[in-house]
Amino acid sequence: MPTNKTRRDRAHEQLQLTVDLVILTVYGGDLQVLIVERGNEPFRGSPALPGGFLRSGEGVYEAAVRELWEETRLDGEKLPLRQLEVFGAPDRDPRGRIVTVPYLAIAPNLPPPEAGSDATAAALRPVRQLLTAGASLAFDHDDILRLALEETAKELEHSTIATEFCGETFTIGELRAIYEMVWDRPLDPRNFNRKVTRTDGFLEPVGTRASREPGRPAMLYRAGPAKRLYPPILRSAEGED
Amino acid sequence: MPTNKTRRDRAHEQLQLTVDLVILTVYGGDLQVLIVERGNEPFRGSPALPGGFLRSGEGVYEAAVRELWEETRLDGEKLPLRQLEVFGAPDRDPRGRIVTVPYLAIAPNLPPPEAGSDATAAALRPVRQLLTAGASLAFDHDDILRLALEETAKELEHSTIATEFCGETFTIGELRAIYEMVWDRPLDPRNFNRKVTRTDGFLEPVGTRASREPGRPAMLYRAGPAKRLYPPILRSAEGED
DNA sequence: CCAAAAGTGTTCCGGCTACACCCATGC
DNA sequence: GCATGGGTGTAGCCGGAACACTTTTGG
Repeated sequence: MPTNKTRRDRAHEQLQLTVDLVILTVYGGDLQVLIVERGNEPFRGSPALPGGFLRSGEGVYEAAVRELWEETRLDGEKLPLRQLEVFGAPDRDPRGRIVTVPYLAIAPNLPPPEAGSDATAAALRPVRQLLTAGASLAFDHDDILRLALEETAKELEHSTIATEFCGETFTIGELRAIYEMVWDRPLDPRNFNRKVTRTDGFLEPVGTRASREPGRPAMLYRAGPAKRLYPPILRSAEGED
Repeated sequence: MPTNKTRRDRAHEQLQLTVDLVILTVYGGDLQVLIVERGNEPFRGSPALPGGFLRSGEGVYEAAVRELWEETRLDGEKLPLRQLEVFGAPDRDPRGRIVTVPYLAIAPNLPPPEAGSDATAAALRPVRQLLTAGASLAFDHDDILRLALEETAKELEHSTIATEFCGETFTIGELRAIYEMVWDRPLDPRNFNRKVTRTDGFLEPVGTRASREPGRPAMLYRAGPAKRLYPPILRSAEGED
């Protein structure tokens, strides 16, 4: 670029940065995402991802942690809060030049928020239904949600984030349900069982057993120390790439 | 935190956005990255990644394309220009609040730039050497470079970007050299050969043969239509994760 | 002829798939 | 007993690792 200025006499328009959060959880046997109703223009009244502007002196990551805390009272430092691709098309926000940094958060057993707690009403919405029902969220939040879901699906193959959907302890059946929901395909329970138990550091047996419905009670596990899965657990072919 | 405002009466400091480019290429049998010498404070005279501020009304991606063009005369629309994680720590730039969006570009046979073309001197520098020689680049560009390299290594497993390092046609040996440089480990030529030729859409034979050094001349290939590799070509275990 | 790189064949092994089969519970 | 989910065993297939071996060039 021009050599002499690099300074700011070139019009650097007033630009603002937001973070948006895709908070995924499992509730009622469905994969859900936290959606708020916008209280202000633009898109007032439309559903949208929770998020907000960066504050003065605040890091991007810190802003995401703060927003997560405000929305869910969850501590972002302890969750896998993963940054996604920035969305920065010049016309994505009618208010002006606003670039957003989306973050993906995975919450174990997030309780559905009480309505009216904030100026904006928050609720859990089933992800699949939201995405198949055509465009529905404000701004480019549909794209962000789609990206987040694909990112989650990829992560399930190589990392242990699936356990973050679960509580302190869980059964392999519950873990498998996570995979099936995110990948949107059924898995063989027998093979899945061996796959996850054979992977070192993925699961630690707790010994206890859970008895609920009919059927043999399952063994309980806790998340192990491993963060990466080797070998990976791959979705076989047929890409929703 | 406070519930009621969400408006902008809260101080949204003047914030600026830059894009930085990690332009990788192979030259002289080494993996190289394009490095410029900073012409202005801060870090005047230090090596850094090329990059610059967003212009008015310019999308983030468009800014990356523009910077790539300015630095290399390469058309970013035709290269895999991949966005990396945003770096937005509040103190990363002494000039003020500047958040950067790094992009990864892969260039085939990029010629080393002539010195003094711009106010900033640009040159190719060997990546490995740069990274092992401790911190060396301005700002947090060391971290960005490291991230870009790991991203490239991951991409080699699942996508066909390796062919972007090569010219129009290339031999399997040349392609293997790319993998070996980025993964920093030797591969078995025989197995590699079969792996890449068995993957549909990865390579298209050109029929011609290249004769150079001693040894049987290799067949020439062109990049095929496939963008994703299935099955993937995995680095076996031992992570530089 | 020799060195060197390209490419093929073959063997071994481990993971994935599919499915038969047994286990323990609620009803 | 029967339905239901949990868990083990096993056979076949396929891909990767390792390596013997042939091919085709430059010297």
